[in-house]
Amino acid sequence: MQEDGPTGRDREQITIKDLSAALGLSITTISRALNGYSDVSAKTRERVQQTAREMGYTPNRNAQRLVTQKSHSLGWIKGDGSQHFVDPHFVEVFAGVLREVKHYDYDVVFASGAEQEIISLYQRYVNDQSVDGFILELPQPDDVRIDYLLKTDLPFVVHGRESRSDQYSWVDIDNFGLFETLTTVLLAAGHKQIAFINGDEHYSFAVERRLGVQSAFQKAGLSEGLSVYNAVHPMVHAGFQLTQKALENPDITAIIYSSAVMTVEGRAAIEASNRTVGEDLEIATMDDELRHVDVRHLEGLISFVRAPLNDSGHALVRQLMKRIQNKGGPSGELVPGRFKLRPHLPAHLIPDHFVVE
Amino acid sequence: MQEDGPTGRDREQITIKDLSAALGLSITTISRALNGYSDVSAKTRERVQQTAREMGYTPNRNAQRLVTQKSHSLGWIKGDGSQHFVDPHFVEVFAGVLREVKHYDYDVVFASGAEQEIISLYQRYVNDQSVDGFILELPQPDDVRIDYLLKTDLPFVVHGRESRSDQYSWVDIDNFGLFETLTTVLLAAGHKQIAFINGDEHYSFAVERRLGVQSAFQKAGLSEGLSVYNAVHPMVHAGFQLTQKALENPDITAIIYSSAVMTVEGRAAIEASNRTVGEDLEIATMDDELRHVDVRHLEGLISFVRAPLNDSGHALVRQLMKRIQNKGGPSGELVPGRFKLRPHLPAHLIPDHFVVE
DNA sequence: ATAGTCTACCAAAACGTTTTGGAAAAAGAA
DNA sequence: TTCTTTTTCCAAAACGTTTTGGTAGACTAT
Repeated sequence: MQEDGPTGRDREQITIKDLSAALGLSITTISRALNGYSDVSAKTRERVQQTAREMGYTPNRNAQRLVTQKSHSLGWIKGDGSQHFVDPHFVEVFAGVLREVKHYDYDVVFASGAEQEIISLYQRYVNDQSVDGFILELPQPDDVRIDYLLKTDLPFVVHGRESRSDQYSWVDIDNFGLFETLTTVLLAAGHKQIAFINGDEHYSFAVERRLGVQSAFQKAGLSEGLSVYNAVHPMVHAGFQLTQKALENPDITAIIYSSAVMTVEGRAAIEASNRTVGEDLEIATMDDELRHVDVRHLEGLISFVRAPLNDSGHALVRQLMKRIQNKGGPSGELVPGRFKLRPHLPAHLIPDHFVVE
Repeated sequence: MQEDGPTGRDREQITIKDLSAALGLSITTISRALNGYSDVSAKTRERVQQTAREMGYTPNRNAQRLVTQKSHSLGWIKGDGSQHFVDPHFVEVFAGVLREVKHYDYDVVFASGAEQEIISLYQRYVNDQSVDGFILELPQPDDVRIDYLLKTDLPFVVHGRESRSDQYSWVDIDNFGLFETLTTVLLAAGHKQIAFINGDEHYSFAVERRLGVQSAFQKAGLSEGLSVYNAVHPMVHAGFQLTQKALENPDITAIIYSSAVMTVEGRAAIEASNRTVGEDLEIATMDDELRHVDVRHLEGLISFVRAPLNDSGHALVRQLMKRIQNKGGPSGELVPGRFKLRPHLPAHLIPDHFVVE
């Protein structure tokens, strides 16, 4: 009993059987006591939990998984191409997911694979019973992963939306509405030449944002005055370079940034130019509240529309768990955005369904 | 058999039993055929593998895990405080780990927790049999996680080193040596006032680098001429601000950067000043070959010491798997660094054990 | 006292694999 | 032919849980 395995490194696991022996109770009773069933008396439940703690008992997850046919794990699969794993925003969502998942006593298993094999990875992880459902992000228009997952009816949740968003659960912000509103405000404040420094339009969120900005121009009856700059993919200092490019047009009086990272970078470019933020240049930015991007100190100097990506991570887990636990059909969740405009801007133009700080 | 479960969403799993029935072979034989044992004839092995493929059989991982007492998973646990999940370098190592792990048919389970509970998380994941070993990163001097893991003898590998690096497996680069060499080269080229823009010295790697730089000064018999700037923790645009600060000293003729991210940011600050990179300002940088930091185009203009973090990810998995599979005691692996100096610099001063491109 | 209801417990089956210890059949050696 | 060896297969046990379908005893109502 005491002797080690052949390698001398085997760890003895304390099983439910050990508890059963120690307490003189059946395995069934131990199990039911530990899981809070009502057909075990309060006294014995106490006793069981007590000695379980003392003996350092932890139920073997794999045995649980096998018998319950639930893995208690979420899967997150990414392509391993160079365009993945580069976005600083991913990490924030990731952190949010990890935090929320604990409330459900779930784990997160992460994997990556070549673009062509990704589809089969989804397959495997579910057949395996390694995973009960998936988190997807950065959907592209008519995303092939979603094609596939819809066919097999695996539970999944998407961070963002594409064409078939009524058929699956998603979490998103109102990219179109937020940027349309932001632009409307700036136009109303009298700006005629606006630069929009956007993300990679390879992804749906960036397309939505551009459409929102354009819609504001349209509603204002303007057919020109907008210049759009796209970061080809998240690259350090794209914000700096795109801002420099934008400033080549001396008529620009306002810049809208699609991310706070690019705003911080762009500010350096502005300071290096002959323009001054908040005086002859109006700045507004999306703020995902990334932990390593400090923009709070810019309040008053520039305007914000905020929606913490960390919250999106939480929402993703909640939505996915609803699917996994079979509580209702696919549903979407719009993470609310909050506006924090500079005082002189016409905040009354912001529709009621948005929060104004 | 055909009917769905109560929710109508249950997925039928194809088990080894189904194969057994379909082929008229015992479960044992199926298992052994699939796992390539020699006591099953080539012909039946073929037959089994064939129909396994046809029927879309995937072994149930949890059953395998239960019986083999191996989870086939690596654990990676991070604190969920704000200082975590902010470093763009993390993602690169992560990507490397995910890629390498597939060669071993292992998965990665990721978790985060509050600082005080992290220790107990390690405990749980192993007791659980959720995980066979751990990856740690960014060790702090006398790291408490390592304290703990050494006491219980769980297999783990550390990215980086601290005081007890002889007692555990680690993967690292020669932070001290690389930065000492880089500095020596610059000093030999005649630079008398050098700025070193370093990471957060909260972490061991940054301390090592600073010590390396200082050692070069000492060996050159210089007691002054070095100014060190630390990024308090990875913050967007720290490189810009620290460079501005460094340039306040007009005597500075060379800057060493601890990361390419800060170099790219810093370059903007330099361009906005009256100095010119490569002419009156010599730049050298660490390059971790992050996918989203494009510095290749700067070759010739600045000098590099390169060590891809992606490779470190691979090495981490290899080292950890050695421990898990009980192949020898703890061992360290130094990922080699490569120098790529500007042509006019004295490359002959680089010790032989470093690669010169 | 008797039947009925609760309370507190338990034996055994099941989840889907791997592994152990054979054993029958075929092949080779005498 | 008979004995031995090799090849090819298999039944049963095991991994550590949860769940099903009980049962024995205490209490309640009549």
